[in-house]
Amino acid sequence: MSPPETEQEFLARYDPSGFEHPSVSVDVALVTVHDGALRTLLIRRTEHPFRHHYALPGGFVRMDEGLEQAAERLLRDKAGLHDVFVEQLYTFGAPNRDPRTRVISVAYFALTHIQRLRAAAAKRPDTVLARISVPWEGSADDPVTAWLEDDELPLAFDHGTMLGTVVQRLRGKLDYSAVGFELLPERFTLRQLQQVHETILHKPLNKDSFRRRMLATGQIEATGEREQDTAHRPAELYRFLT
Amino acid sequence: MSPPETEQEFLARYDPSGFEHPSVSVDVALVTVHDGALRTLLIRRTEHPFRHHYALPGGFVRMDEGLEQAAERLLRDKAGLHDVFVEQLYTFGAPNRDPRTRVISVAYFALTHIQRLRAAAAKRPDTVLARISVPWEGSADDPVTAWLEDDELPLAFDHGTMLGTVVQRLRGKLDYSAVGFELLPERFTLRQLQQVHETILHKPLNKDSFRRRMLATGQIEATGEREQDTAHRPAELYRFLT
DNA sequence: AAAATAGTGTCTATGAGACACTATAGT
DNA sequence: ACTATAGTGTCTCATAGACACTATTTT
Repeated sequence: MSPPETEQEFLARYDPSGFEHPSVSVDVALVTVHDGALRTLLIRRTEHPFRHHYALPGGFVRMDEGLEQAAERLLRDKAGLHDVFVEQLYTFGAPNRDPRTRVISVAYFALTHIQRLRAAAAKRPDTVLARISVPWEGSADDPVTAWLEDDELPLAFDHGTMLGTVVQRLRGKLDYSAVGFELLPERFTLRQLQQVHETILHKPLNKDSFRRRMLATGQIEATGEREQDTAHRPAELYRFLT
Repeated sequence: MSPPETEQEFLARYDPSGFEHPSVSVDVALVTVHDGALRTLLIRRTEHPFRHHYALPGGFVRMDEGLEQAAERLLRDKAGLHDVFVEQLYTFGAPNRDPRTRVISVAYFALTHIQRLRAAAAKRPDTVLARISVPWEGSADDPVTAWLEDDELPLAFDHGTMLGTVVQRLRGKLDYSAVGFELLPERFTLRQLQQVHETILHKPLNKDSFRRRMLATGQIEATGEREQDTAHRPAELYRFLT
């Protein structure tokens, strides 16, 4: 009987091509809140499949990069953005979700404020900043729809479902995490923060207790500065800590 | 200039082997709570890599099955269990997490009660039912350790991190979801349910308000039956609704 | 002055924790 | 009778909502 194989010997002998592999992609839902609606950056596809449909920025994972790293690369290459909040969302792997071949997609979501997202979308002619419409109440797992003014944009692949999952995740994390602050510029008023929360949760919130709750978290700090050019009393600007 | 290609023509021409693909596996953390500790089913590896280490039940995703479907197949084949609660956990894709080749693992977690898990482990000589020890407080993203009596079991790959992520997920979902009930048999006492919660959260809970809170959810129903063979007043047995 | 929103103080309703008490099984 | 845990009633405290009121800006 031959001596037992060492791990080095085993690895040298290992051949990963023995069976068929799926493709793995990363798609990034780049989302913000503005003017009472969730908005996301979509790319108009010029190639099959789903030609002339709209897709999240995405691409295949390279063999030598991590998943979050791939998400950040795609944000840079396809949306021209860096240093934004990124978090893994869910992995979508239905066998027929891509008509080309088996593609498993690890979806991420990224958050910024409207100014950065608008600037990013304006630089690329093939991108649009679409409004997300949420056609369900509660916590269904159904897809959302994307709109540009009054036109519905057809979404490629299962990207409507991915965006629906983002909405659910944002609603779930709003209370106990800092996602609300990621959707606003560095300095913001409490009213702006409340509008972000109200838009995500899709319900009005009590002004007084919202204010109390936010200040009680210790996560924000008054800057002493005030809003400019308001048609009424200017609110104090706050800053998110850490 | 040639006429534009149709989607059918494009798909017929599409060749997925144009670039290197990673492998995709599914690993399932099969977890229960018993006797004041989280427990999980681990498989002792007899092959490289990580020979003689302990691993979650796992395997490669087949080209024609969905991800959750793969998780259920692995639970059946490697643990002999079917019809258990299964939910996607997180996707782990560090380029070097598997020494053989690039393997992206979609991790799931599954929940049952101790009796089913003990029976499943007893049937397979290569499995153990390990106790999980959580060496951090709060919500760190660090790995946990696995123990059999007083012996620490070395964990394969990043499976200690996966189990740590399960602990965090359970802690997060306990309050607003039904995961607590999935860890108990069909009929259970409120004391048992409280012990499950206390074990997951790793802190004592107030008996009175726990009882009130659970009954107020409307998710459980008194059966009229009572515990048997107790050395004290027997508690009423409750049942989880839907 | 009028309009509009910012920001504060106080009352009330609700839910959790604390605690005392009663109930019911085995030994 | 004793012990141990089940289960109930009540008080208190913390927090959210409701509401009234004052403050500060532009027009």
